[in-house]
Amino acid sequence: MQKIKVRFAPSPTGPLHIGGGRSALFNYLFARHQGADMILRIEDTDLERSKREYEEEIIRSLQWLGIEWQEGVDIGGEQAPYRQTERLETYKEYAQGLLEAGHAYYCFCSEEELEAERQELSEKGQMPRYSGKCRNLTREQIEEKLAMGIAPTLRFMVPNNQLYLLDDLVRGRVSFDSENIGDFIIMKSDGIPTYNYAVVIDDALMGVTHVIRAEEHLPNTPRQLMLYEALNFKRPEFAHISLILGEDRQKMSKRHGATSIIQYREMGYLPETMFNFLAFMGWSPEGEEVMLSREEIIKSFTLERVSKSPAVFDLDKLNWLNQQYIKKLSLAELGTALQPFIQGSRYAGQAARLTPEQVNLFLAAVHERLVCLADIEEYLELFFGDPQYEEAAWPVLQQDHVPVILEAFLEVLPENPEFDELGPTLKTLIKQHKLKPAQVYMPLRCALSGRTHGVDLPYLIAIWGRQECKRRINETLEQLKDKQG
RNA sequence: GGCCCCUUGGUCAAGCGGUUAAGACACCGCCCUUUCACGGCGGUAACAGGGGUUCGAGUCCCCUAGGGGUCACCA
Repeated sequence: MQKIKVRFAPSPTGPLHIGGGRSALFNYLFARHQGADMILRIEDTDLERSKREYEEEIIRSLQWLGIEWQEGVDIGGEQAPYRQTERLETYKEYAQGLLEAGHAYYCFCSEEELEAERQELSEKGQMPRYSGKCRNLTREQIEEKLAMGIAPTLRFMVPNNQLYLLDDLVRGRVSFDSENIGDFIIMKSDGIPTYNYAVVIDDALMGVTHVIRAEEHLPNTPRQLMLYEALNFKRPEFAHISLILGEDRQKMSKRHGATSIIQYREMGYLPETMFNFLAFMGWSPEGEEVMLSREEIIKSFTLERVSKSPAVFDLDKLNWLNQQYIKKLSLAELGTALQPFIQGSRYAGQAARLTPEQVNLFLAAVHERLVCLADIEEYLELFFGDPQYEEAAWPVLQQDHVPVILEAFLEVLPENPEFDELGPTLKTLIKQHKLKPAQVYMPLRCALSGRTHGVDLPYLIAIWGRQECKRRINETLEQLKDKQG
């Protein structure tokens, strides 16, 4: 029995997208569940668009998600190299074999010719499909064109009238008729292999047993099946997972806003959140749990439970999940996770001056309120920025009892108030003045922060201390005077 | 347009011939409460349509409709 092996093979033409991340994740989950290996291969045969920096960014994204592999570009392995542009000799070799065996032929058609041909066909309402014009060139004709310096492409000779059956692990039986497929290029005129050809060579040589990839590749599969057959390679199992759609039910793309894994990292979604969220797009475990740890997901992941229908990316749900994961963090962990966000803030300096106790108060104040880590900015502003007065704050402040209560508050407030004592202090104040809680808390909140909502008051007061509270109240009083005068 | 795939609430989804058709997000209401958030309780809401097969169909088959993917010297 051959050892099970999967791979994730991105093209470094951009950052890792949500969809790519999910494909990588499913491969990883499948492999880990089976105790199998995974390969990370880079398909950089699009010389124009491929960039090394994207490759690096993709790797960082995968690592951030917590996906690991046993062979790949960055770590090598038995079948190295794992970057397709470094495997050109191999593709050439097998292409030569295909040529000699009569499975492939030289094509000298120019791009312009092909374009015109496609144009013509589509105008006639037919589907664009290569005519096979160069199929039967004689040896002399070929020699002649070659001598003229025309760089040929190599086309695969698609068998006539063949039915290709695929027993897809998630879709079930799918069939394709070769009549609908034109001879396709396997080697471009610059000697670079095309995707359909290179994947087959690599997957076969690298011992990939299960190809788990997005459904958009399904129409490519018959071509690859033909190649496996012609090359005499054992074909792997295929599992085509459904697409992730934007809210408009179209394939996710840039215009759907944040679509790369990196962007979600930058917005402050936790890797655990993304791992959990992505795993649950198109897959579900047997129980009713919606929050599972990495290990739990690995343990229950099977292709049988992968859904056939596409899933719409639901930001609300992602947000909810992230908030849940943030709540599960300890204060110390939250502090660590928040570090880069705080450091990048304009209030970084002020945050750095907090005592350890104040830091803990700050973290406790925001812990259950953060949806993503980047939200910390608004709380930094609340604590360290100048008061931002909301319109709704004025009616609250203009109540008759407000000046009295503000003064009374400052009177009972010690120089360095203890967080634990602030609750009782405020309660006493309420009692002494025979007011309702809201009659004290709200004006206080508005006078101190200018806002009608925010974190619990004791956190603000404890971190600010009496001096700052006094300063803020005075400023508010000032503004109030201006407003009335 | 050809080929291929998909179709349970607004969204993710459980269900694999017999269920009062789960659960989660969102939404609404109530409770907790100094605001907001958190939390608790409850509620609205779905088998695309039509034919079969079957004692019985969300579950199996066919058709229709709708949605999506793909048709490059991109992957």
